[in-house]
Amino acid sequence: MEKEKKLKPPKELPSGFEDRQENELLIRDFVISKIKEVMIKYGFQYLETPSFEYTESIGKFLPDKDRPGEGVFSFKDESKWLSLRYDLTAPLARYVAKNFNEIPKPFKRYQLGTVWRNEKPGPGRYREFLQFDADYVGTKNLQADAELCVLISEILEKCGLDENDYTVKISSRKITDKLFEKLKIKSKEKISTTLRALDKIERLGWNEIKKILGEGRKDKSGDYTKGANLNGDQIKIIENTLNSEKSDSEDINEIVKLFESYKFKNYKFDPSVIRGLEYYTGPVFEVNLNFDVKNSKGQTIQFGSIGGGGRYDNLVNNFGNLDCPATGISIGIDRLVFALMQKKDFKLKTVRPIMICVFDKNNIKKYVEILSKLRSSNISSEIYPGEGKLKKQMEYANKIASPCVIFYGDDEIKKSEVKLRNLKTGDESSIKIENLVNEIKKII
RNA sequence: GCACGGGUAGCUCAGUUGGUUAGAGCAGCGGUUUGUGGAACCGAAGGUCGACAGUUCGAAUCUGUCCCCGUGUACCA
Repeated sequence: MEKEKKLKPPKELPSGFEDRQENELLIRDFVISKIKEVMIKYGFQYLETPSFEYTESIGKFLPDKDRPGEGVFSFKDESKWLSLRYDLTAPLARYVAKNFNEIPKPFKRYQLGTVWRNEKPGPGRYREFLQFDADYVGTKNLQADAELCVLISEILEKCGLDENDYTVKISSRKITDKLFEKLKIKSKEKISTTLRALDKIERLGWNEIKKILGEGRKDKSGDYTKGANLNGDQIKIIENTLNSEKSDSEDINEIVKLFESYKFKNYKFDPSVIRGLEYYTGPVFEVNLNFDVKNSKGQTIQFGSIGGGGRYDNLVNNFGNLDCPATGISIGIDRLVFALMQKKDFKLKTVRPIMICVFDKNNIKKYVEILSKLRSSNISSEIYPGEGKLKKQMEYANKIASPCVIFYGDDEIKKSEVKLRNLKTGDESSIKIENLVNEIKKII
């Protein structure tokens, strides 16, 4: 007996993977429907690419080239390595390269798809999650970049966020490029460490960042981060750059002008926005929420951004000699849903079935008559699907949050009426069968 | 990866300086005379106390190793 128990498969899930229940899925569906609405309005094409790609097709262009392949779920098929995609941008670049002659240029596409990352999960971070991507491929026009920010903002507001709930932050890789020129820093290592430090400024504050730019920093959990070893003058220059309210970068200035044309205001220039290290070539964007997000224990957690993107003019070129500038933005749908669930005023109406009680199995024919009436009026309904006494049936109805139950026993059948019990109020009334649909519509 | 905190019933947790048969609440199941849920009462059931090894007459409790979860940190396409 005990040995048998050990043989049972685990009911736990692999780390970083989650079951998702109706409540969350309905909000997700809602979000997706809003995304599609907006994307159609902005004239984007819908695309789907497979979950798996050849590892080289994504791995070769991993931004962190020190650790190729790490962070990706892979397996060997025959002689080739396959990997689950870790984002939707690399597959897009591959798609564009593959279909370069057929697709219009510029090419505007959006995609919704699950992506997988083989890394340590954290609060609001899973190893499998749904991502939304919108990209402009084949244009250097910064109107594309501007429109991406406008569009993401429209999506968020359609999903129920207001302008105080989020901010679109923009910067440009050109700003940091110029900064390193000024600082006379050429070492790749120093550049990465510095960029990573800047990326953390909002979370840790300038005082902590200074330590990382210098020798290093020990955080409160006792972990030590090695610093970039910059000198005081260099740090001072960085501080000045970060404190500049206005950008001296042409691309940002142009985007800001475009924002004015679009009457888009909910953005902020923030030179500490970094995003990926080796991937972006121009403007970068990041969308942050301005309200606290809590975990299941009620603790406020470091939630991070719910979306971001930027210009990546060299990515498609990696697949061949294709001069193909591009820019894109993405939203982590599940994180957005997670955040929406915590907004008090956010409620989605859910539909639960009306239940017809079973008094006598021999009367099923009668029950189905009622059921068909309801279903043909598009009313969610069911005959009690289990077995057992009325009490048990009522408990079930209560548990599934059925709005009301129908009693159609011998007494009612004789009088050709039904008894309707409203489960929220407990009210009970007898009504003629021909009035049933109308009465029910009043309740639901 | 690193640091800290945790792993006891399906869930949330209690378990005193090591001591006999490991507890509670909630959920689940059965019942309170069978055509009425969300309230109440009664009853039974449910655990290799994360795993392995060690110390001990005796370990949920102490020690070591490992696994898993949480939070922070690092990395983040």
